[in-house]
Amino acid sequence: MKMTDLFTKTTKTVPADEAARNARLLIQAGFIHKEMAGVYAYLPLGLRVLEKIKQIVREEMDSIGGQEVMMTTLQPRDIWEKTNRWDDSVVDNWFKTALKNGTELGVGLTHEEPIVDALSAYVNSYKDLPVLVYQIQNKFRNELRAQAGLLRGREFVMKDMYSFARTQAEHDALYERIAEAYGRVYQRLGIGDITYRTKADGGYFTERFSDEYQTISDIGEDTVYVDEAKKLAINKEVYTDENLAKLGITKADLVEKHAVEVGNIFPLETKYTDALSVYYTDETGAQRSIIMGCYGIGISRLMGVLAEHFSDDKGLAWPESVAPFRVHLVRLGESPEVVKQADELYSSLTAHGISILYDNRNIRPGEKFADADLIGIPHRLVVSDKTVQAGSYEYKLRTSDAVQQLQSDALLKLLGAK
RNA sequence: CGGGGAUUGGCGCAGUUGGCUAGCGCGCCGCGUUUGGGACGCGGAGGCCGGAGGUUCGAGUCCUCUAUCCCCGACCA
Repeated sequence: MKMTDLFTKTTKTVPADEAARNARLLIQAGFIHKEMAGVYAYLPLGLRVLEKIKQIVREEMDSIGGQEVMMTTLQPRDIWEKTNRWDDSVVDNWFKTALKNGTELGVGLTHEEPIVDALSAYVNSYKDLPVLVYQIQNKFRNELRAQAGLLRGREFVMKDMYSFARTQAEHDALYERIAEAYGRVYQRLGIGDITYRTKADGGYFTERFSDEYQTISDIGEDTVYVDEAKKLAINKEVYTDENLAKLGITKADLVEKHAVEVGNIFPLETKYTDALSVYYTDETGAQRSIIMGCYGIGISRLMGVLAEHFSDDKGLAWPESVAPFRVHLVRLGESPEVVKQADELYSSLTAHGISILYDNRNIRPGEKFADADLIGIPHRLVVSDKTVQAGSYEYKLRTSDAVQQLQSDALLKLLGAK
């Protein structure tokens, strides 16, 4: 992508009404556009990051047998009444709307009810289970207060997965497999070291804990107690002597931290399947309840968390796995030789399957370097009169000050070109 | 929803006790000089001051209502 063609621009000043670091940086660098409080549009650079995150999640969910679907945003009232979640006094952050004829509709905030409702059409026998389905979709929640940029919005992107099992043992095995997949997702996103599986409240209908994935960050709304050696944490909401004993955690090993909930996995037992009368018939012909679990990952929230974490005083600094482009090519000067060499490098790397943001603008070097630092693409290349004379390219990592001169073949090798 | 702060060209801001054609910086357009860490000169374009109503000879400045945004809190199956 040539920067002269890019839809967005960077700005030196950021909107005064954004306080959260993630929103300030992402807006300044042209990744997102604020539509209203808690509602952000994704611009070309931001969308690339969002899609990279989605793809990692997708690959990990697929690897454990998840099947991707896409449920609807518009929701019928009746299935939510069956589980007693339609009433605003029960779930107060619904967005609701209506058909012209007055029929009330909900705007999807989660999808337990519709997925179970759909399941009833396809699952009758023990032979049809277990099932693992997921979707990546916009969710709408009428939060009283949106805050912290992408971390708490009213419209946001979420991956939600649902498991359906025949027995508790089968459910537990699935649950652990999914937990492992979650661990791999955070690892690949580069926040594995600061993201803890955290024991939290399982909800009023179960004695079990749920598991949250909490990324340590000062901006986090949650307070967790971390056992760094065991790589485990416990949410403040269930931080009691009784629970610590149950979990085999010693108070002395725990450190209090602020964290952002970047995922959660929940045992739902048979609450929703029973409420919607979806059962299966076992080998003996008996009707049995289906054990359900749900598993969320906040995709857009993760983008905010990554922006918070992978940034410095100059701007963003994306990890390779989610960077909008791999290489930021900076061309200094307009001389025919420089233009020729930069254009050729752009074509050559593109032909090798390496994604590049090419700064071909006719502006001063300082602005180009500042923009490169702000946008935060991992690898930076410079083509200038100097490099033309030297017959090499200048290479630098966003996260390092070391500058190297590289020949074309060494460069291709470094970038892992085929 | 309670408390606090805010709303003036695309962005960041200033506008004295109400007073003439609403300013500044950045950005934008044109010309020229520049070109390895956000250059400079000259010349331009762009706002009726969130919205509605009111007070007044006169309102960006005062009053009422209202919308929106930010922060703290409450809330967040």
